[in-house]
Amino acid sequence: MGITERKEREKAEMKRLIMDAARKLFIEQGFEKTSIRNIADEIEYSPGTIYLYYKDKSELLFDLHQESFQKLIEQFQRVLNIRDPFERLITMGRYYMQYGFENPELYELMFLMSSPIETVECREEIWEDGHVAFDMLRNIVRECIQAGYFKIDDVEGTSMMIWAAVHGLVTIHLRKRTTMFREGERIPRLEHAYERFVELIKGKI
Amino acid sequence: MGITERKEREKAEMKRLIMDAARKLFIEQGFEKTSIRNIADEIEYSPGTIYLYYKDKSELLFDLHQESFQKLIEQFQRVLNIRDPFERLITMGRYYMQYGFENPELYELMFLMSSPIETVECREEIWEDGHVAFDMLRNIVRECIQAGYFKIDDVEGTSMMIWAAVHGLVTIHLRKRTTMFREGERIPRLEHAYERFVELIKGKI
DNA sequence: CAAATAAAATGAACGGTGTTCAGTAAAGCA
DNA sequence: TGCTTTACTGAACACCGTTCATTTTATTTG
Repeated sequence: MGITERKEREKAEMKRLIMDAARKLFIEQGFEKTSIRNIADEIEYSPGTIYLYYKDKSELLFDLHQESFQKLIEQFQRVLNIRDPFERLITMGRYYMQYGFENPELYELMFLMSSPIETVECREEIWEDGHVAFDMLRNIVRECIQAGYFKIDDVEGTSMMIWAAVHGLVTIHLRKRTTMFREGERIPRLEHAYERFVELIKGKI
Repeated sequence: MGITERKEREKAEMKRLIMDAARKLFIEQGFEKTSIRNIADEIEYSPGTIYLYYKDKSELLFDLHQESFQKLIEQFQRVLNIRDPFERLITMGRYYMQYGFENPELYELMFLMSSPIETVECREEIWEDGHVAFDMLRNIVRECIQAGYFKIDDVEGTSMMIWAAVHGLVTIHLRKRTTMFREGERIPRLEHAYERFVELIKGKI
């Protein structure tokens, strides 16, 4: 009965075809501005066909959401070979910001979009990879505390605070709230602010 | 010729009537979910009428945007009587977060929404009040440096970094990325993270 | 192989959106 | 009173996400 297997394979291929087109358009012109009809045009199928493979538009987002967190986790793994936990922490922060600046539309739906959660909040799996990523931060902070880099033993609060700082910097850029800086100087300014933050947690400020 | 004056007054009153309805609905159900027809229903006029007073939907946002920054600046002014610049700074941060938590929809359009800027980016006035608010932060940071609270003389970078930290905390909450915490514990956790940040810039971490 | 069945794809239709504009009603003026 | 200006209306346009009766294509059965 190789036929049902082929069917399944074809179904998966079709989903991937749709997903690839959707990702391309979402990244190009954003989620809101991408219509089901656009995606249908891109793959040269009718709009109705997409609904045979994805429940609705938010399920497309859900899948891309998962994929994007996997990609961030991959970035974080590049850091694991760094011995010194503090060095590892600040490099992780740099990679986080880099990810946000280089993949604005993915960052958007991971951390900035309100719709995906509200529409598919019943699906708890949506945050599984998010928790994996945050756990990586927590573990490094814990190591930093154990190694004596932070005097206060508060993994949770410190992790949160560090995340908020880099997330804030990325968000300010992605939402274009940097009108006080000249164009082209904006990302450097934010990276400079991150350096200030690093100095801060080094205790040098 | 009191008649033209009355006309102008009536025009202003009508704009306020529309704005009041729009603000109410935006706060209640968000900008995206509020339609021009909703606003028209609320004030018992036809949809077309609204376009006689506001160019388009984004201009409604523009006006509310201005109003919201005024409100934030008012909050910041409550802080000016605090003598110690460092105490003033951390209280300002607390007021900022409080504003975000208490006025999620206003914060949304001030700092999180991408549409208002893209649609009316030609209007430079849109950030005037934003710059006033940021200048207030800059000035306090400058005072903190002068008073010896910060060793590094970098008003711009330090201000940016501090804004990013509190903005990050507010944004994490508003976009509901706090699934790692139990409901009802979320804001306290973020406030706790802010306290960690305060300890940090006090040099105690 | 042909007919019957099952699966896949279609595209018109529904109710929604922001926005425009010809037409109507009211107000101001001579 | 008649004329002009202003205010307002609501139908119409082009889009949106989504559904579903219908048609096309593929597979199974006789």
